Amino acid sequence: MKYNFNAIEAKWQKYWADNQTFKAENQSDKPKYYVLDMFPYPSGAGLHVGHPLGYIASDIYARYKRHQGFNVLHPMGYDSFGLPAEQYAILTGQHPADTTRVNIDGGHDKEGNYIDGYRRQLDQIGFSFDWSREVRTSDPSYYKWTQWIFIQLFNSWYNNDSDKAEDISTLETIFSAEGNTTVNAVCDENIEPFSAEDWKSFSSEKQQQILLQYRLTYLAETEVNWCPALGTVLANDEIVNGVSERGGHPVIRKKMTQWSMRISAYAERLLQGLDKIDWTDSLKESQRNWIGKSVGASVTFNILPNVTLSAVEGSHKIDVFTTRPDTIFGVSFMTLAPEHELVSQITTPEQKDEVEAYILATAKRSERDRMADVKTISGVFTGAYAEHPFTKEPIPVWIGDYVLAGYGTGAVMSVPCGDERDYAFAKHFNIPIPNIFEGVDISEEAFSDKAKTIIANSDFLNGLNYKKATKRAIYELEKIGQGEGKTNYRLRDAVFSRQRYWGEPFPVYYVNGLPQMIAAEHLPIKLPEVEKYLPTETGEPPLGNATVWAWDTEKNEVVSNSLIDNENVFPLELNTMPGWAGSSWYFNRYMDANNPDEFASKEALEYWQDVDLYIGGSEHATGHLLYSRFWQKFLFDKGVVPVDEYAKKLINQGMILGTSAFVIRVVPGLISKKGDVFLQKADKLPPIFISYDRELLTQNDEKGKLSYFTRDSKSEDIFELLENLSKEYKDYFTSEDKEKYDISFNFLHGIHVDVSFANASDELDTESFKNWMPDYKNSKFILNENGTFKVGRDVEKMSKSKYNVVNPDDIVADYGADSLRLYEMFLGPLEQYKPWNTAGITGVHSFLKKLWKLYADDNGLKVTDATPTKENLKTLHKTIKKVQEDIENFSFNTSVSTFMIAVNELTAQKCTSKEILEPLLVLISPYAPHIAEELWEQLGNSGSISTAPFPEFDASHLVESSKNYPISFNGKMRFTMELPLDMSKDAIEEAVLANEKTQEQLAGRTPKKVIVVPGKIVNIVG
RNA sequence: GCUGAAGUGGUGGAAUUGGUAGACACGUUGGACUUAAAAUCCAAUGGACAUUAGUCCGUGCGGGUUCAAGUCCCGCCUUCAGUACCA
Repeated sequence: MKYNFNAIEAKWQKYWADNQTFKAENQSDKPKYYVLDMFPYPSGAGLHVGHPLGYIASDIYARYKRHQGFNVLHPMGYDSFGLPAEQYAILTGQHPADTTRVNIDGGHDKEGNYIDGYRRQLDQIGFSFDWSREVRTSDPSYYKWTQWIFIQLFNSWYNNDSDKAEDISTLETIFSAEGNTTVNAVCDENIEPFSAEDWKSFSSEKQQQILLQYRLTYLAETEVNWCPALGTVLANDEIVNGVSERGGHPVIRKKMTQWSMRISAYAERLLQGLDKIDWTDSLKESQRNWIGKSVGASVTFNILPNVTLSAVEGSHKIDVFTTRPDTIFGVSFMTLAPEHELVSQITTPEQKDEVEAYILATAKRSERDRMADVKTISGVFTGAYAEHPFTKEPIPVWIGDYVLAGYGTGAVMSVPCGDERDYAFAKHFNIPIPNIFEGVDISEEAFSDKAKTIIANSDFLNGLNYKKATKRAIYELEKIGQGEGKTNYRLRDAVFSRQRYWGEPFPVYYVNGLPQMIAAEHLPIKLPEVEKYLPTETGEPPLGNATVWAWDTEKNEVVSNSLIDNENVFPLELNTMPGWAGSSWYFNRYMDANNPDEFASKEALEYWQDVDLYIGGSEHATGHLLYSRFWQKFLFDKGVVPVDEYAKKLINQGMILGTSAFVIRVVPGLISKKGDVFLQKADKLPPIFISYDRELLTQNDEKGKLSYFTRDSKSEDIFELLENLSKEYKDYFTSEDKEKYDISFNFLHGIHVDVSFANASDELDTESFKNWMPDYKNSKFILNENGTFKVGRDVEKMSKSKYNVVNPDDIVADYGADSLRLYEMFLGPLEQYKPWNTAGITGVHSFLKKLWKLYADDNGLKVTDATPTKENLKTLHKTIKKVQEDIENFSFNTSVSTFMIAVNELTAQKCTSKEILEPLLVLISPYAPHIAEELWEQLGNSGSISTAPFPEFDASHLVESSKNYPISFNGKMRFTMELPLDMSKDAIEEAVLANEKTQEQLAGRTPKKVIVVPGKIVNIVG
């Protein structure tokens, strides 16, 4: 009986599918456990070996929990809306729904290429997913509920008093009873106050407009990140370094009417919630920074009337936010962002030219320039003065681009003695720097240490520390009506509209420009067919191309645009939802994925509650993982879901990097004596490559870019070879060339080659390489001293252009899924970034072969009913203990080595005992399920191993009677000594000192001290 | 700059509360088997010195605490990730 992994794996994958082994039930006497992976976007490129890493880890955990008697929910699905399918559609005209389906289910694309499909790729790795619960975000039966949630958000407002979302009808009730002055809501700024009578007298349209300012999703003209190349709006987290994350296109600011999500309403709860979930510290920290809470005060400064101003109203005020109200007496100037709306109103005629020039200059600088250039201090005096709220002294008002329009109020009170930036600004423009700190020297730099602050020269704040002074300052500000305590958040509301085709359509139509929700019973509103997936010629989103995209309010269905009469038939929304809409609630849908009537049934939600373990990449820290927490909290407020944090524990798996291989190409050339002029004629010769380990004295050109070598003893043979070659290729270098240039040299150039051409010893398969591309057909190779040709190695992200992508299909075909699973875990800690190197897989593969041999040889099964020996039991129980601890600590790499040790030991012990070998299979089955199932069956068990109970650890088998003590001298281990464990400290000391090796080490000296730690170590000092 | 993580053989990585550094693999070298290769098996493998016994040095760098430090403390350096003129 041989270990025929291909047959075994196919057999058991079929068994699991046929028997629905991993189907989870929504009712069970067992305790529940929910293991979730971040669902993938099904791209046309398919999976590479880096993708399944997290899935393997979660699968091991899910299988382990099944062995422990849990009812495990372990689902999988696809985040199948997205930009790549749309861009592919624009390029090829294929419907994104079709290409997406092929990418998942496999099949032929329009060009006739066969695409394997995600599903088959996942299946062959042997995951224990419950496929009956699969979701696809682009499926109407799924996005029906995404649209439903959107309607719920539209019909809700956030009540700060109850600190939760409430139905919009409660707000309308308040409005008609008391007006809006008593309402404590999260809403747009600058809403006009009105009374109950006012409300009742407003037209329906006016009422709708007002309500829109309170709804949790609302339509507003916002400044958005517009990407002209993609023809769409991007969220902040879709922009990296000022360019679009996808494609790297430039992004500009533009005003547009867009749907927004009032996530800012949940800022505090999103922050507080982090304390009760077990996510990694770095991820929580990212979210905290993103939310950006700062506690302080808002302070109002009045602008002093200036007789030279044309509009002398004297009513101009500057609102600022500060975290240091305690330093208010240190204010010596104020700074506004150049974009601040007050700038034009308060600037004096004398300063006008200068200010306008500065604003123009700032506007020209891109956001990027402004960010990159932190050192340069610039600003202009507006000529205006504000009045200090307490001292009534005039304070000059400046503008400066270090103040950002987008944060706080876009204006700051500048306290140069307490803030580095204010300090630098004051120094640069010779503004006074009053010192308001007791016993602190501020002649060189600002003092910003809150903890050591004692306020001075500050009237009623004198002698107070930071905490007390802050409290007092706020109290005094409130007393005079010029400020109050305030908490500021960096978190902005999220733009929710995208000008794309391949996303969820909004369930929204427009009456007189006002958005109306389509009633939930008419959902889903399906994506219309369009001729082209590009924006329309008039600049409307792709849905503007649809001809059947209007809502008939009588028939309650989507009808032809030609029927729009704005009485019964109205235009539908042309934007679609962003990528994060569908992924913000999918974990709830898995609980009851096929429910046509509800988002998920109450019973299912009550039973499964939340995700116990969530595994995915850390790149979603401030995107998906924040938005989904927001939606969950909202759904919790609405009573739809039973918990307000959906994932108890979250682990980020690290990325698997590719180990690229490259060859060094030698390009012969000529060089002038000064080394500044080169002549190369690479195309005249066949390509020449040199083994990577060939020792050469290389030099760099002036810029340090080109690496080359000239003739010396080490490169003599290379030059000879090239000269011989050049005889064959006559027009290599002409005699004229040789006159012009002085030195002949060889230029070295690294070229990535397909990783499959290089073996574990870094040797290149030169024949495969030659056949790889026509250009390399006649390649010549310069070998090393051992007569082999070696490639260089580099660790970098897997990408097609580096030819370092490894397809799991190939690994599964060559070594089997169990080997792939074990090897991915064996590579290193789950959360770490680590390089993939296919060569190393032979280690785990031969481990599986050894495991197999423990159970069966050429004559068949060799497991017996023999009574296990003490050693056998010790090995087994040691393994149970370690593996259990490892799984619970997500230290999967170390359990793989534990298995190797166990199998090595049992092989050495010639163990054939079923009592040992049967439980060993259960231990291994989460990691290598196929081989475990097969041997489990061979041992005479019927049914799947997947629900066999996890072996019980029995400590009694590990009890030792003696210990091999390390005996060290001054901390250095010299030899070991076997001593009974029940020996007393004194007896150990005596025995060790009596040992002749001890005397040898001491060489006559008397030990000063002997440290004996029973069961651990003996250390002799002296 | 700030926040978080990490620096251990030729490589991936072990080392649970301070207690035998380098487990387990890969690679390398030598050997067995084979006509040969692959596969498999055996042995060696941190570095230096030493015929052996053994000695010295070794966990990014410099200090410190301790009988004992990869692990704890202080001060640096480097790499990766996130974030940034956040008032």
